[in-house]
Amino acid sequence: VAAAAGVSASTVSRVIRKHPDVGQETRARVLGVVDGLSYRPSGLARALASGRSPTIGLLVSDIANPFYPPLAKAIEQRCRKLAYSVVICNTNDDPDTSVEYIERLLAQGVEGFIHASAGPDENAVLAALGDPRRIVFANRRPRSTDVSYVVSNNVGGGRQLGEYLIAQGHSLIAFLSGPPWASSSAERLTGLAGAVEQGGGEMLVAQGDFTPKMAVQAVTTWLERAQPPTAFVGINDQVAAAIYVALTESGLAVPDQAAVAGFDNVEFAWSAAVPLTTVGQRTETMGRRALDILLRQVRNPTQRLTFQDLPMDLFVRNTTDLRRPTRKESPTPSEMAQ
Amino acid sequence: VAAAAGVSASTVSRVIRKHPDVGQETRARVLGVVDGLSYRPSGLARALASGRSPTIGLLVSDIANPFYPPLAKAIEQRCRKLAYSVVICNTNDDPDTSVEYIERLLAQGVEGFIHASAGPDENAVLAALGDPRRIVFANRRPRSTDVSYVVSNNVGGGRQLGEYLIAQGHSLIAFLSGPPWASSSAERLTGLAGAVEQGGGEMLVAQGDFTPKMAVQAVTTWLERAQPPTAFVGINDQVAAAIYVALTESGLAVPDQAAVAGFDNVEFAWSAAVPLTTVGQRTETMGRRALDILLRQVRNPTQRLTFQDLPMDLFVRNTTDLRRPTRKESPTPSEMAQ
DNA sequence: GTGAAAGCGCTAACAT
DNA sequence: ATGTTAGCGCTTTCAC
Repeated sequence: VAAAAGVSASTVSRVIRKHPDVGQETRARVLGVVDGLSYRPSGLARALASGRSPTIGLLVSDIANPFYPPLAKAIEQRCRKLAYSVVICNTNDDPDTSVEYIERLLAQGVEGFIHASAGPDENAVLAALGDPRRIVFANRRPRSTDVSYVVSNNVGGGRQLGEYLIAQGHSLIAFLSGPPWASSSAERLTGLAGAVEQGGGEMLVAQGDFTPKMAVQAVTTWLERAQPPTAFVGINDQVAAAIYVALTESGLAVPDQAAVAGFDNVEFAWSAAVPLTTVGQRTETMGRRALDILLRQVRNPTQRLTFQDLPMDLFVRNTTDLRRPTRKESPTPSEMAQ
Repeated sequence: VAAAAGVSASTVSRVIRKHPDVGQETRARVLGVVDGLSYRPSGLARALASGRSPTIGLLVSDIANPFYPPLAKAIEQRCRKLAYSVVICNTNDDPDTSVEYIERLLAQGVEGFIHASAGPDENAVLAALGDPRRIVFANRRPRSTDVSYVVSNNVGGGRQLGEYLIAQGHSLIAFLSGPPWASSSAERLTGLAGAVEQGGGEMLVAQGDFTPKMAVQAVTTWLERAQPPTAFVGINDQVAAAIYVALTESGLAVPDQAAVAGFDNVEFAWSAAVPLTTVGQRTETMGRRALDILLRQVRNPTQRLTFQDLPMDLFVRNTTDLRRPTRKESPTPSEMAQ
C-alpha cells in the first residue's frame, strides 16, 4: 500500500473510509500521497474484507420491453451518484433464471436486488435469497406480505380508464389481459371492470401475455360478434398498438368507429403517428423509491419493510377522443418526470 | 472450507475450477460433500485471488433510448450463459461520467467494457483504461485505430436509402443529423448525400442531436422554403417519428405529399400506427460479436484486434411508399433476428 | 490518534 | 494426483 510514502498502513484505510478517528494533519498528508501515486483502492479486496460490494441486481423479465428501460435508467442514475453499480438480469419470466442470477450475484457479494418482474419465480427467489430484506419488488406486486414493494395503484388506474370510456359513451369494452399470475394484469382488470359495470357497461376479456402476439386473433374474434365492442384496451401500450393495427386493418377507423387504450405510457405511446390514450405509471419514481428502500434495508438491520402504491395517470390522446385535434394537450412522459 | 468433510483444501479449489489434475474418485467425493453442505464459493475471494471477476461494463449514452435495450439484451443473454454479469453504465455522452465508471469498475475487477456510445469521451476512456484490449466499441465507430469495434456500415445504409428515395422520384431531400462528433451521423449523411447527388438530387441538412427536440423547428424552416423538400430523413427513428408528426401537423399528408424515413428500425418503427420506413441495424449481431471479441481479447493476450462492419437493411414501409397497403410485407425486428 | 496483527475465502506456485 | 505455503489488498479488533 501507499503507506510507505507516508506514515502507516491501516491509517490509510481509515482515511479513505473517512473514519473519524484520524488526525487532521495525517489525513492531509495521506490524501496528498494517495493521488500523487495514482493509487487505486481495490474494490475487490475491500468487498472481500468488508463483506459487501456496492452493487445491486435489477431483475426484469425483458429489458427490451419498452417499459423497463426508463425504470432501469432511473435506478442507474441514482446508483451512480452513490457509487453503486447495477447489474441487469433478464429473467424472461423463468424462475430458474431468476434463481441462477440471485445465487451467482449473492456469491459475488451484491448487497441486494430490485425485482421489477415478480411472477412465477417469487417463491423460488425469496428462498434463494434467504433474507427477504435483501430485495424490494417493483412494478408487479408480490404475493408474499413479508417483502417491501413499490407498485402502481393498478386498480385505480384501471378504474380511471373505465370511467373515462363509459363517459365517452362506450358500453361494451374489450380487454386483452396479461398472464394470470401477473398482479398488474388482474388489478387493472378489477379496476376497469368495476368502473364499467358500475357505469352500466359490459366487459369482454381475452387472455394474452404482455406481448402483441395475440392481438390480431383477439380482435378478429371480437369483431365476429353480432354486437362487437366499441372500445378496446390492451394490458400495456404495445398490446394496445397491436390492437390498433388489427382494427385499422379490419377497416375500422380509430377513434371514429373504435376506441383504443393501453397502460404504461411508454415513450412510443405519444410519438406514435396516432398518439395512444393510456394510463401511465410513474416509472422513475418507482425506480428511485425501490432503490432507496433497498439500500435502507440492507444498511440498517432494524429498518422496517415498506409498501407503497403509486398513483397512475390517465393520458387522453387521439385513439379515443375525436375532439382532440392536436397532440399538444397531453404531456409527454418526460414532462411528467418529477 | 468444506475440506474438513472430505480430504484436502486446495483440491476442492481444483475440483470447482474443473482443473484436469484431479482423481476421478476424489472429484466425486468432493462434489458430493459440496452440495451436501450447501456450500457457496465466494466469487469475491475468487476474484481477489485470481485478479478477475466475470463481469463486463456496458457503456451506453442512454439506456432509455430505444436503440440500446435490444443491444443490451443480446449482450446480457450471451453473458448469462457464460456466467458473466453485465453492469449497465449510462454515460449521457458525458466524458467525466464514462471515466468515472471505468475507474470504478476497473477497481471492482471487471474484465472489460463494451462501449456502444463512443463520442467526445473516446480519448479519456482509452486513457482511463490503460489497455485498449479491455474494450470493444460498438455502434459508433471509434476514431482511434487501435481498438476493436463492431459497427454498422452506415455509409452503405445511407446510400441504400438515398437510392431508394431517388427511385421514388424525390429530388430534394432533407436530413436532420446527429451531433458532429457522432461517426454514425456523418457516415449516414455521406452515404445518403452521395446517392442523392449521383441521382441528380439535392440535400438539405440541419444539425440535431439524436433527440426529437429539433424536429419541429427544422421542419418549419424547411417548409418555409419556396421549394420545400419532398422527402425527410431523421438520423434515427425517434427523430423520424417527430418529423412525421411535425409534417402532419403542418397539414401535409404522409406519404402522399411528403416521405419520411429513419434509421435503426427500432421496435416502435413498425408498431407505430403508420409504419415507418427505416434502415435497420443488426443490433443483436452487433452485441454478440462485440462481447465475443472482448472476451477473446481479455483472455488471450496475443489476440489481435478485430474490426467489423455489419450490413444495414432497408425496410420500406408506409411513410414512403403509397403502393404499400398492408404492413405484412416488411419483417419486424424480431423476424430479422438471426 | 495510530500501529500491529489477524484474517476475509479463495488461487497459485511449489513440493511431494 | 494431492497437500503445503504464501499471498491477493483490504478491514478490523486490539493494544499502545
